[in-house]
Amino acid sequence: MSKENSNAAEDASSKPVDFIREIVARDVAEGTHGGRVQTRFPPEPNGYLHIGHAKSICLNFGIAQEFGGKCNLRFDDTNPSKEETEYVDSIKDDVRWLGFEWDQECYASDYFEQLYDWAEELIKQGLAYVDSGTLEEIREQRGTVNEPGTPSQYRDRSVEENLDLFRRMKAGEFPNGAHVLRAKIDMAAGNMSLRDPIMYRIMHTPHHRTGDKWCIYPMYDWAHGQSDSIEEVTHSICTLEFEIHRPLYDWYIAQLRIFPSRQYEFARLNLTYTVMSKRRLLELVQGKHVAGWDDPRMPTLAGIRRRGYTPEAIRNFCRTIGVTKYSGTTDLSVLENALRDDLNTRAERRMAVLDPLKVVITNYPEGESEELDAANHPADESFGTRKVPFGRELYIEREDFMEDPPKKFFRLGPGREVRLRYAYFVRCNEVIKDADGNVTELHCTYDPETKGGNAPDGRKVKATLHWVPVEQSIEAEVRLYDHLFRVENPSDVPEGGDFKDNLNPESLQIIDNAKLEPTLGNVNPGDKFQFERLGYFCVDKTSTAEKPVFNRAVTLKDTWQKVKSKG
RNA sequence: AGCCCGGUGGUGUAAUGGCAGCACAACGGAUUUUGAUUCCGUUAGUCUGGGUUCAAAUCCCGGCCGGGCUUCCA
Repeated sequence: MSKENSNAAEDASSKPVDFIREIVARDVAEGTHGGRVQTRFPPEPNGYLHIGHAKSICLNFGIAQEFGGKCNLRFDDTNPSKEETEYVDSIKDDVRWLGFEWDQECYASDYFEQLYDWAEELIKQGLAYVDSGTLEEIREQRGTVNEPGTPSQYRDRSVEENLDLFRRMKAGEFPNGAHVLRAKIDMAAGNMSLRDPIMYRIMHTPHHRTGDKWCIYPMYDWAHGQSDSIEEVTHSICTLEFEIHRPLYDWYIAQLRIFPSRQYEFARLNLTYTVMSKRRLLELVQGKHVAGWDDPRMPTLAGIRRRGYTPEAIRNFCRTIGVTKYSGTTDLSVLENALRDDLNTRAERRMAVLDPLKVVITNYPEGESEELDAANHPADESFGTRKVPFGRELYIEREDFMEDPPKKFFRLGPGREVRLRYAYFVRCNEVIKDADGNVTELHCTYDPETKGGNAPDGRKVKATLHWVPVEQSIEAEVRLYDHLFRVENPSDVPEGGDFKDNLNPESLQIIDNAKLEPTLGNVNPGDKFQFERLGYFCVDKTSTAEKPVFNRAVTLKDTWQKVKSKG
């Protein structure tokens, strides 16, 4: 259960500017396109959206919102061999979940007819030709980054022949690979994308939206800019790797004399301990290294959502990282911190014991119990309180007891007194062990005077422990997640290595018998709580009333872990 | 190597010719019925060499380093 409220950090008053927003602001001020702002988010439906896309979504939709413009959702579906409807559905879900609504839902495939007509126009202008060379020939003739390419032998075909061939390509008269349509630009250009780029290839593959109407499909460069232009996109925002394509983007628009969309590029998001490429994410899914696209360890929006991340946290994260042209790598802790920040103010507190150690309160009357008041949020009374049953037998976290505690350990030990959260002070009198010497049970006494957690005589304790009653607690499965990769840069592998070699074998730890306070018995998938002293947890989609399942979204900051590891 | 783009504390960013600021991380302290939160403080930066200027992170030139491009992918 988390409280709905608007996050102050999202107020426009703290609106940061980046170089793209500066450009947009300037264009609006100068009245370019009548001050109209039109952006678009253009995913290819061949995979799930990830946190990197969130950066682009926040930028494109955010700019439209801030400048009174519109943002389209456009599927760049020009390669039917890799694209599926499953992906368009998940993409729409993810964009909406992030909190954005598009103006128009567009598909590059809706423009195939227009694109085809424009291609004929270019042919008629002598600016495009059909190349009948093989894939290998074309590749060889392209040259390298050092050497200019050489013109294809088909480069000077007549307009009539080109038109005839192109029409027959469209009509399905040729097999895959027999011909391509190329723009006639400059085979010696320093910019490789200008060396007579391919506009169409023959692909006898049904398309998820156009069926088998087409057997020629446009390439990215030919489809993308023209789609922008058709939608009268004013600011076409994409990532840095397309920067070198910009001259081609401009060239097509200039030759066609169509709406002059402009392209701007920013650095894509890189996160430590994370891989972001769709190819690699697909590999993780298909290789069953994770349980699917929405595995909570995945950086996909679906995974992150299932993990327990909120749209607000992700939007705040995107605001924090900014937008630049520098390709850096953001610490994963920045993302995690954004979640803590958000959930700290909104998540109700509960108690759960993950690794139970039984405690018997020897001076508490047998067979009795009572209900104690616990605050749902320590800093916000409006969250109210709940009752937590207390009795003679309890569970505490095994980690909260040490038989021979070091000086910096504040928690329970033989002869020590600590507070049980919202309950009483208890003192440990006896440590029960099994034959192997493992601690199986603690015998403690409680001080009835300290009910609620304060001592009338003013004495202090150094620690407050969370706990649950043995009798009334419920059992649950709790999944603890750690980084999917054990190194900051998973792609950094030695010669012959694979990024999967860097997978963290301990990225998922399943606890199937965690003990939860009884109020946690009635929850719904997606509900989020802070388990006090442990972290933020989210009810998984597989959770049932009989067997609740919680995912740990993120731990709390843990100073003790730091102290402990430093020795 | 050729072309394009970048380089500000450990990391991500702000300063757009005029006091180098913010966030995360780290470290120290205060408060605390979560070793959480909150609050205060500390450490730490303009890649490098030259030039222009009263004044350069910012403008110019060279170097160094990093990213991208050499798919009938997007």
